[in-house]
Amino acid sequence: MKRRNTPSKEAVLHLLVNTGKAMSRDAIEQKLEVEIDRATIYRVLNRFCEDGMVHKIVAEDGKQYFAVCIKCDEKQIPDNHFHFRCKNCETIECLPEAVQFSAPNGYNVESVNCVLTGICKDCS
Amino acid sequence: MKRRNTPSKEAVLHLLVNTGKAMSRDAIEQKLEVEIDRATIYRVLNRFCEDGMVHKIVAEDGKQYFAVCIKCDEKQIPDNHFHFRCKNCETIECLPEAVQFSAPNGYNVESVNCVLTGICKDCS
DNA sequence: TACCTATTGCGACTATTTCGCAATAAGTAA
DNA sequence: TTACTTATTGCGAAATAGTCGCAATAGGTA
Ligand SMILES: [Mn+2]
Ligand SMILES: [Mn+2]
Ligand SMILES: [Zn+2]
Ligand SMILES: [Zn+2]
Repeated sequence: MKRRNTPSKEAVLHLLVNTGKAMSRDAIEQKLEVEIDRATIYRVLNRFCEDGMVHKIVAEDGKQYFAVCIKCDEKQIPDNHFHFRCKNCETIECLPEAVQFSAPNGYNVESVNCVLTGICKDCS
Repeated sequence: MKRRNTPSKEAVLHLLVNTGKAMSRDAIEQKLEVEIDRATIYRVLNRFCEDGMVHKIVAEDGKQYFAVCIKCDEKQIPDNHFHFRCKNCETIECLPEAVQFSAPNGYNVESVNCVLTGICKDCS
């Protein structure tokens, strides 16, 4: 399955990069200037996740949020990092803090989903 | 709002205590011997949460799971603990490990939702 | 330019959770 | 026991999120 470049992909990726936060499909659809179908947005996002460009977080509201993976120099966000969800401004951001844990013997951890909820810096 | 004792409450609570794991509404409904309406189960569970007897976890599958709060002697489970979700047996259990984090300045954390996903001891 | 197939839009569909409302029943006091 | 208040329940509808099948479209390549 070779990936193709499409306006939809570009628009969604640019939006995620510009915003810098984790966004839900709903928020993405609202912020997009072009109109893209709901199912297409999900497919684009899931393909980004498969390709390792984006990661998915499930918050306490049960919704999926998507954020670009930043492994670059400036903001060094570790692989398994905490996320913060502000109840006021409804945004989710990646925190530059790694999740520390040691699963009990025999438990094989494949993925981590950690979300802290509260009021963010801007809203307090 | 004074709480009343009902067979539904008792059945759900006993099931959660006996199982010892975090259960979804679906799993609860299946394991229950008596038949209780879907909406009622949710209402019972949410009331338990309000009263601090049960805590709610949202897993990567976007579903809500409920587990009794064990602050007792034998298994000392800390307040903000990790949870482990087994992809194989579809169960979620509370891990006896506290979530360690330090939110950035200005961020006020009100609740924590941390789930590790993988294969549990019994399934590996 | 022609072809292959990845991608899209649309509608239908599933799943989870909540809500309104009337009926029921737990607790309390007479 | 009986009467009364209202917390709780069952039922159906509704809201929300995400997925899927299918035909149409369009990106990449030769
Ligand atoms: Mn992140
Ligand atoms: Mn727990
Ligand atoms: Zn905020
Ligand atoms: Zn297991």
